[in-house]
Amino acid sequence: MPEKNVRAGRTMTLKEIAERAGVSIATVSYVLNGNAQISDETRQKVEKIIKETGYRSNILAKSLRKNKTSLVGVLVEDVTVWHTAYIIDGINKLAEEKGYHTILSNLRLLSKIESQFEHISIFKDDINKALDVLLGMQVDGIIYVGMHDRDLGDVLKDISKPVVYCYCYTSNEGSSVRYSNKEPCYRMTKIFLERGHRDFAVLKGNEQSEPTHLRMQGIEKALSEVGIQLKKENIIEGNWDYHRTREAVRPLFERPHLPTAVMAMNDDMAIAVRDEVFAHELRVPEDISISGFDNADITYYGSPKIYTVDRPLQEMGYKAMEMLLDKVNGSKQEDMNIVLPCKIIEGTSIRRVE
Amino acid sequence: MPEKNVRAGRTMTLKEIAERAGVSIATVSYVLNGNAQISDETRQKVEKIIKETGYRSNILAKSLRKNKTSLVGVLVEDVTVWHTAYIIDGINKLAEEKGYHTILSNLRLLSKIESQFEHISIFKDDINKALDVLLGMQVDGIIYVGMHDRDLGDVLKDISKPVVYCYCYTSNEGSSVRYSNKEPCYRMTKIFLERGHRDFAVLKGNEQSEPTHLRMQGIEKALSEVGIQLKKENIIEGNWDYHRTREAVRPLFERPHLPTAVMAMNDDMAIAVRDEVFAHELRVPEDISISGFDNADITYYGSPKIYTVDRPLQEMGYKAMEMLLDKVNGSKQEDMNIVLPCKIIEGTSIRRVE
DNA sequence: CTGAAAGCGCTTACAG
DNA sequence: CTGAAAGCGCTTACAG
Repeated sequence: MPEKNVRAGRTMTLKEIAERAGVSIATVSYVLNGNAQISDETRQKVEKIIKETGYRSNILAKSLRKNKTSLVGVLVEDVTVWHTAYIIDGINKLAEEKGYHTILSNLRLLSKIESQFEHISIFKDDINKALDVLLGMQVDGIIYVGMHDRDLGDVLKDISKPVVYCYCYTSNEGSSVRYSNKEPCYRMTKIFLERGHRDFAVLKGNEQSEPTHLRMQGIEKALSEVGIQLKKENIIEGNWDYHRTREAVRPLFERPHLPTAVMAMNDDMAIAVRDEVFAHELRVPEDISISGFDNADITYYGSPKIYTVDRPLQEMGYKAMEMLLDKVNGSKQEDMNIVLPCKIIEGTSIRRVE
Repeated sequence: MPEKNVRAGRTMTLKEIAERAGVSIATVSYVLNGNAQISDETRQKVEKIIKETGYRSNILAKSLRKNKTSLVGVLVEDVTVWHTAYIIDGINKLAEEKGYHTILSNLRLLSKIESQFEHISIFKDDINKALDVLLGMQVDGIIYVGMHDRDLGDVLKDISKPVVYCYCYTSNEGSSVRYSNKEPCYRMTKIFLERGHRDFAVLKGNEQSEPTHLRMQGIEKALSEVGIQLKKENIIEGNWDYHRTREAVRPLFERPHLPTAVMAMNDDMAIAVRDEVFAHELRVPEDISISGFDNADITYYGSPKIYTVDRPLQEMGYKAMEMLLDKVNGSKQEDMNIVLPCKIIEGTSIRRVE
């Protein structure tokens, strides 16, 4: 049982253990770390005291002395953005395997942008404050987790520790881990093509988003291979949003000819199309076939199950941590920009066309 | 511009700043902390060097010396469980206001339980490892974030630092912050009653879950006030799950009489009921009125919009941090068990019955 | 096998 | 106004 003074909030030190055991602090340290020959008798005496007192060594002091913290800074733009938690989980997974720990710095960008601040300057200030803490805590390296996949430029420049960007990247120096946008869209389009679809509409994310363009490239590549060119009026801006998309696709149903295939660049928009099809008393996939992107929970509800794309979020965090530790431990110093593949999740929302 | 040696990975120390400025390290420390009278000339000389070198003070050394870290340990059972990120965000919000920082320890319980380990022992081991790190890092206190709302017993006993439980609690010593289950269900039931509903069915979560029982109490309280008793066959186990619920409610539609009100204890089950109603070519709310719980994203899609209950997740984190800091700073030492109120989110899924 | 001592990078009385 | 020195809790050559 831990003793009274421990429970009361006092913290044991090596010195006190040494006194109680009647040995030097060096000896206690050796017992604790097992890096010296210690007689069984002494060891047991010390171990007994350690157990009795519930002693835990002061990592601050240890790290200061050893000049090594086994601490990684995780700087996230917003922890509430859904993918962030999974990336953190991947980071933690490898951290646990390797005996590292994470200090989390949450920029809380989402709510700050909403609060109408001039977010550019706030952003830089916040990042610098976060870096002061992370680097001041002597982290061995930093993983930066973006809320959108985009080029961050030089926000983290002049840092003397290794940095890996995750769910974003930089055109300056720094490694990154992202997922593939173009390739799964190419494959998804091929699925439609193989099932005989020739008349496509696409629901785009917003214009400034890089994934919007990458996903479009994948779709267009597959289509151009069979000589199809998307019609202008079949490229519809849905802004990633359910309600916006329902309105945006409504005019489709006034047309004499409906496209047979609607590819939405995320699941919210895919579900919106499905609901709008239902609202017009048509069926999915019989009248219109649909695909999404993100493998969001909503695709598991309702019917038909929407074809979608699963992003390797946890793996991205794991890989980012792996790359960071490679840099920390000096084995690989060059920057790498990794793009992990996505997985197509099958559904029942794409029919075969005669 | 930071100099070459800084960018190369070397870390500046007070001593080096002092040498470059031709003053003592004490003086540099005073300039940095602004806690002594320093001549303008000296101050400017030192500040110039600090800026030039991009010096950041070593928080490890500082904390060790001052015996104060301004660091809070956040021990979460699983960061990927949806509410966790919002609670962390609330913690970070107050941390930012008060100049505290968080070290995140993620037990990753979800995936470990799935891997079929004997999770009781693993769990205790993992918690102890996490505590070694958190307490070893000399955190000022710990916030424990549960993945389910339940009694944790003595998992964190014999800790010499303040602890606040969030989204869970303990029957032993320790403060907690939770949300109200019973009260919003009571109010939701009243909404049905005020609109003339008298024939209720309830979709329950699983039997071992405390919120299941608390939510049921709220419903039954409101019903009993008007002399209604739920029929056994109208209490349906949906296990919190969409697909399970669709199957579980199917027999309802064979009955001569459908209940007019179906209260689901979460949104997944509410949506499942809605979809099953549609599958039977009936309408919501005309044929059946529905309510959910959780204010999940899915309730914003499709139609009608489901009445639901919003839990104060971010506020819970904020409040937990507030209570922890009160303990840390010695103002309030007694344990408190706080239950924050929920908000009813109106929808269009409850009709008025004649 | 064990201990005295230096030192990690800071802060803070204290002296001048 | 400024500096020399002690000390926070550890680790690690080094000596014996």
